[in-house]
Amino acid sequence: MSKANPLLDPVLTWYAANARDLPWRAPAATPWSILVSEIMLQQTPVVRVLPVWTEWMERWPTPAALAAEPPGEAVRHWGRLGYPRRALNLHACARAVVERHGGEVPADHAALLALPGVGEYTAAAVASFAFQGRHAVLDTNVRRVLARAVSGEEYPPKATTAAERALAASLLPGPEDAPVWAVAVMELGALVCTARTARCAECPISGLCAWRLAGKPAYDGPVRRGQSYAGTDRQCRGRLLAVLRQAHGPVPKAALDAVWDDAPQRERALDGLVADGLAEVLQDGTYRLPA
DNA sequence: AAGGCGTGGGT
DNA sequence: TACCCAAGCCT
Repeated sequence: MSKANPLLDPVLTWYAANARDLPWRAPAATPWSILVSEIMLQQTPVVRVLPVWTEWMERWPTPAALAAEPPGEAVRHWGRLGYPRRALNLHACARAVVERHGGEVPADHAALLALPGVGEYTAAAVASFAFQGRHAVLDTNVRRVLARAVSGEEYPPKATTAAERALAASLLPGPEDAPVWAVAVMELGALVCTARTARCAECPISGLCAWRLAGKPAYDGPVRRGQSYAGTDRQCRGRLLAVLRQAHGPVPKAALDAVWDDAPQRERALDGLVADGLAEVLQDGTYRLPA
């Protein structure tokens, strides 16, 4: 039997007083609305997700509603959230939920994991937040909080390790508290124990934090690679897809040529979009979002 | 298993 | 100003 988690009470108390009032945490939130929020939030800040999520929930309140649309509509209403394959994943999720689960988002972790674009984190998050399941929810916030508070390191490793999973599992409270513990640690990481400058003065567990007690030693691992963006295929893909999103109908290739000068790179990026199912070429050589 | 995949606000 | 990085996933 493992020891009780000393972080549990202070973190839950802090959360009760400081949690943000986010719509996907409201009592009216459905498993579908929570799944949509989780996919939108992958690598994307809350403030940017909020308006898009609201529009999606009005337009597609159920998986069946989205499943009835062509995938291109999901991509169009994705707007500028970034990583638009997530829109395709959500559309495929909707169709899979209709076909395999009678239109209801499954509660089972393994069934969630089998959905497109749903990985270890998202499956645990949906099982926990939508169905009150007991799962270790290891996102970037939780990993950073545990790295600091327990391991005494400023940052967690680049990729999630078995040791991190074991640590998170060992801290998991009983079924009654597991879901609120998960969301509360995440919130602490998002609002207080932030990546750049931790707000230790506001932290409910600063007195227990191994990193702070060690004098907050600077990160001493391998240099984290800054992802360059200007001039990359990613930027080019973004430009091309923006043209397709804004047009309501097929676009002549000249309109795509106009937004990126480097022709070989442009062709490569366009082929990539088509290969990924984010764009379609018609017989007359025009392009559009997938029907 | 390292790298590709968008975007924009904060510092 | 240039980074940094934000509720990851997939190959």
